[in-house]
Amino acid sequence: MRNVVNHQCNDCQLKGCFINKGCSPQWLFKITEKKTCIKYKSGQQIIHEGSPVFGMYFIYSGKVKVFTSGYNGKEQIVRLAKTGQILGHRGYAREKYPIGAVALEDSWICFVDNDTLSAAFLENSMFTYELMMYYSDELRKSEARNKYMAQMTVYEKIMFALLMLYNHFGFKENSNIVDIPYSRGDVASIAGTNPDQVSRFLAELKKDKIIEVNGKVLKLVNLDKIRTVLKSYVHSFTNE
Amino acid sequence: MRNVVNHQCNDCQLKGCFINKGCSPQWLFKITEKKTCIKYKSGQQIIHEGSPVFGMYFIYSGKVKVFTSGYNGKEQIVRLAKTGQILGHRGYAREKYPIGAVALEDSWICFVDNDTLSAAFLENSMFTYELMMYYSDELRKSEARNKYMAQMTVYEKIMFALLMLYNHFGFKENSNIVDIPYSRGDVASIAGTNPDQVSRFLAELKKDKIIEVNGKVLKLVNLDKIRTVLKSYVHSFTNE
DNA sequence: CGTGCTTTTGAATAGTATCAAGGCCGGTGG
DNA sequence: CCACCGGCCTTGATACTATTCAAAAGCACG
Repeated sequence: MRNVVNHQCNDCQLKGCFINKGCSPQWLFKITEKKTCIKYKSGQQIIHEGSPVFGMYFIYSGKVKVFTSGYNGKEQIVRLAKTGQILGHRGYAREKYPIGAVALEDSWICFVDNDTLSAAFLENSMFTYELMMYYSDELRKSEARNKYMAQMTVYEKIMFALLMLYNHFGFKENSNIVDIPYSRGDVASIAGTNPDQVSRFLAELKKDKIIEVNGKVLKLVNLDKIRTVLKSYVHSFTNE
Repeated sequence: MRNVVNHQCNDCQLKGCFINKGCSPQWLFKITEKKTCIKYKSGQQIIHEGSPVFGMYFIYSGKVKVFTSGYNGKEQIVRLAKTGQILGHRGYAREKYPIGAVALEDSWICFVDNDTLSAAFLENSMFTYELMMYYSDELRKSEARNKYMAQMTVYEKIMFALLMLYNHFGFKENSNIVDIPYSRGDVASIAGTNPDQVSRFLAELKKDKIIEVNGKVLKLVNLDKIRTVLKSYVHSFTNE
């Protein structure tokens, strides 16, 4: 079957994967045995918000958006993830997933169940450690974003959303081009506003020579300007 | 010296402390040897934003606010912490602390240095695991708060800030009274607005019979109403 | 009993969301 | 091939919400 193939963790090429980085050879073998790898088509739902937690997902290849729904079901994008990163880690050892996840392009996802995970955690301290450090970093970023949401203007929040798209996906070799099919609505649910406003401020950003928009192609021509604005929100260091 | 006393981790009464929960007896002994416990007076700075990271802090007793400074140094409260919780964990294995921390009342804080910590992580998998789960939970809360910041009105954000004060500190046995010296400015830097607005909306919340304010005493009389509003922002479960 | 701080409140202003109309574009079916 | 449909995008007008500024009142503390 083409859509379900178990990639061997033992000779996995992904350098970023936490399984690979933290587990002993015999555990790589065990996990390979236990896990399932599934191909999701672009637009397909990987995790359903509120569904029971069975385990954790590791992105073997592809791009994914992670979101929660808020007031009146309004979508808020929590995070963008790609090859080598993980999904559903907020749910581990809890009842239900607090987030939903959708593939943004055709993606291969490896799934490992709860029991296998908790056994792996106890016997591979580096695995747990690596994951702990990942959480720590995500927490720092999330809290920084919190501050942005609280203090930035919409114009700035949209700058930030574009940078987030650019950092997580995008950029065809030094071209500053965001290489992902995005919509005004997607940008809006990162920035915490609505598509109308995004459209308005994209026009303004264009006028201010910070971005270029040619049809579907978005190019961040003045990345420095964007980063300078963001820096004015942090004390003495850069993040995100 | 009265302000520096090493509490023995081996017979520590705190049930919430991660050291206690996750470390072996001999490691409890080692950590007791290595750590320093310092008494901070109310208002005293425990961690300076942007200063180099030397280790992690464990709150033996007391209440602490954790914040970052944003645009024009505007303070944003990231988190409130109390007895049994930790500080400076966002900085571990990084260059500089992304946050500052100030004691809100007289507090005893245990400090453990980086080297001791990383050795403890490798040899006490439960310690690492417990801490990982803590990060995971903090991450989930932070991301939920992110959504609140993006979608709530100021009136609602202030409700949320009051609930946060109430949950983390406060409440004299079922009285619904927030038991912490807070200022309009503190509430503002949780909610992401300014003291003026807080004052305005506190008056409104009072008019709407949701809170009572008698001098310095704040009482949340209609806690259900507050929780109902918050619930309309989450999909299928409650958090925070 | 000042002095300096926080709090309250009003008025002006700025910023944002909402609504509605029209344009653009790609896909579908005649 | 062309007409039509439905989606997303753009843009203006309007209403609403939030911030800022300023002035005055309250309060804590020496």
